[in-house]
Amino acid sequence: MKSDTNPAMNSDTNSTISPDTNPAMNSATNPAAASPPKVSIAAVRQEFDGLEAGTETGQSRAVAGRLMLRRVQGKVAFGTIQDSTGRLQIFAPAARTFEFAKFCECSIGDWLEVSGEIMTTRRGELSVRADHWQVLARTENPFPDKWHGLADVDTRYRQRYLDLWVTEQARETFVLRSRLLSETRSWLEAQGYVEVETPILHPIAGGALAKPFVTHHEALDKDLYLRVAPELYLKRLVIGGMEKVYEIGRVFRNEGLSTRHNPEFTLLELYCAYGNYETMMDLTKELIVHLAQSLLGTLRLIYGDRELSLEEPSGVRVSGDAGPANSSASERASVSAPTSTPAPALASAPAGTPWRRVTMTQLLHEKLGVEFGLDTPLEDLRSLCRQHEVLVQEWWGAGKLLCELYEKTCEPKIWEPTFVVNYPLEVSPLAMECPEQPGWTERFELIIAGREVANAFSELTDPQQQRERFEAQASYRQQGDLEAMPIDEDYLKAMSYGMPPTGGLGIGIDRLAGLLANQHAIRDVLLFPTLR
RNA sequence: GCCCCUCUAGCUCAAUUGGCAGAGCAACGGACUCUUAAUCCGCAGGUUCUGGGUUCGAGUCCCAGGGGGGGUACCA
Repeated sequence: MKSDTNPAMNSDTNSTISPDTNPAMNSATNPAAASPPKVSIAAVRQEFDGLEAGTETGQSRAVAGRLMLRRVQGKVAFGTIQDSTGRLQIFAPAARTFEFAKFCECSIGDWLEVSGEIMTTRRGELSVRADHWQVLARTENPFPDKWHGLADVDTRYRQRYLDLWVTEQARETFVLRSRLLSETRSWLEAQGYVEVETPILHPIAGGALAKPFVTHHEALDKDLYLRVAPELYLKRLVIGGMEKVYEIGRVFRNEGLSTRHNPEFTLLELYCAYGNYETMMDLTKELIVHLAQSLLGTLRLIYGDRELSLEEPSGVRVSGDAGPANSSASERASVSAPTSTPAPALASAPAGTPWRRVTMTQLLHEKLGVEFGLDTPLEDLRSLCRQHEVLVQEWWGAGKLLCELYEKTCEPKIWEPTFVVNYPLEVSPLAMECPEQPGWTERFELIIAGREVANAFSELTDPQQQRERFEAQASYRQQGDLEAMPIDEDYLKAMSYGMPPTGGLGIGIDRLAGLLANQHAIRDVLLFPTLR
């Protein structure tokens, strides 16, 4: 299904192969070459679409790519040449083909340039007649089995350059990923967001609860950490007056590998001054809807063997065309006044944000049938955690226990897009506390198909409160929590110059790409995943 | 980290209860002027992941190690 909706393989109809960049093509091995136009295979298919069997067009073209199949049959040979835009048959009759015997000796996997008349065979297959041809590069190793392809998944990842030729799904996925990044950037920039690059080497690994990689700078004789999140630098930029700022970049977390985790992965983080977690919910939904529409042309996805609708459950239609879907979002995102009266979290969703919103405690109540709060006795929470196979640490408070319980029992069961709102302050050291609910924060995670796709909050802007949060983290750290955040004095100093109300958002690009490309394993959306 | 599965020709896979190591594709030689994974004939291809053990005899059973996969824990 995805191959029908993914235009990636047909999009490059105009590209040409520049003779200037391929001097080998003009070598003396092909003296009679009349230099027909060099075009992509998709361009040939488009220009000569619908010819009847046995047609000779009188038009010559040159194509280049790898030889993927070969059928030699006495005085005539057939081949299949593939470039990044598709496949085309090569028709090579001995009487017309330059050095016919040598052509027949080409190996599957050799890079060829073939030029000649575009025609159809008696069976009607569109072909380029190999009047002239030359080898651009030979393969010394046999190419993967033409029928089975690469069955060994390890080889697919270790030799991705083969996988890309042989596994069509892989090519489509990575083109989709590229377009996802490009669409995300243009959509954000249309709304006034500025892309920046912040340091990857951090003196302090902050901005997320995660174990960092450590490295060492020789000249400074100082340990540095690969960033676990760009958050604290981006917020420094908000303090610096970059009101709408974002970064798409690699972050690094020194944790286990799994189908959902790679030690390095791509995170989109954005910050919007004068915004809050409500505006981030709107923006998140608008962005994801726009990406699905523009990349797939639909909001009804297939994920695994299940349907996954990004449409609002009430049946209210979102504009079905793939045109700019950002007009309402840009209005909302350009809030110019501080949001003095944020709506209560569970008020009926404003128009345009129909995805379900539900608090973490409400989900826990639905799932376990018990009312929970931060005043629930710790022993009760601990025993519930143990019942659900959560490994409890002694320093965990009620907030952490509730969050763990939610992640274990509720999160994997959520299928339709759902904003889970109001996270415990204990696990949200950078988020603003709910004004009327002490111990809870204005934070949400967007869950789709049981996976966390986005995480966002109204940023904590008060430097004194931030210091207290850091100190609490430091105490967890002393008790053995390696993921707790260290105190970042430099960030506190920046905050002390005044930080405006700010909404912040993080989106896991790999997971989003997997969602749209119907790929469950993170290594299938990473060109070169970390392997053992 | 823990649990389970897997490893045989370049590739994809067979091999009955422990009894001569096999096929297709690729390669190589040959036939063939319209094929679509072309077809046909021929030829060649092996430290059965490694090291021990049981046995008259081990690809097969046992032990240890290694590569890979899946699940699980931390985590996004």
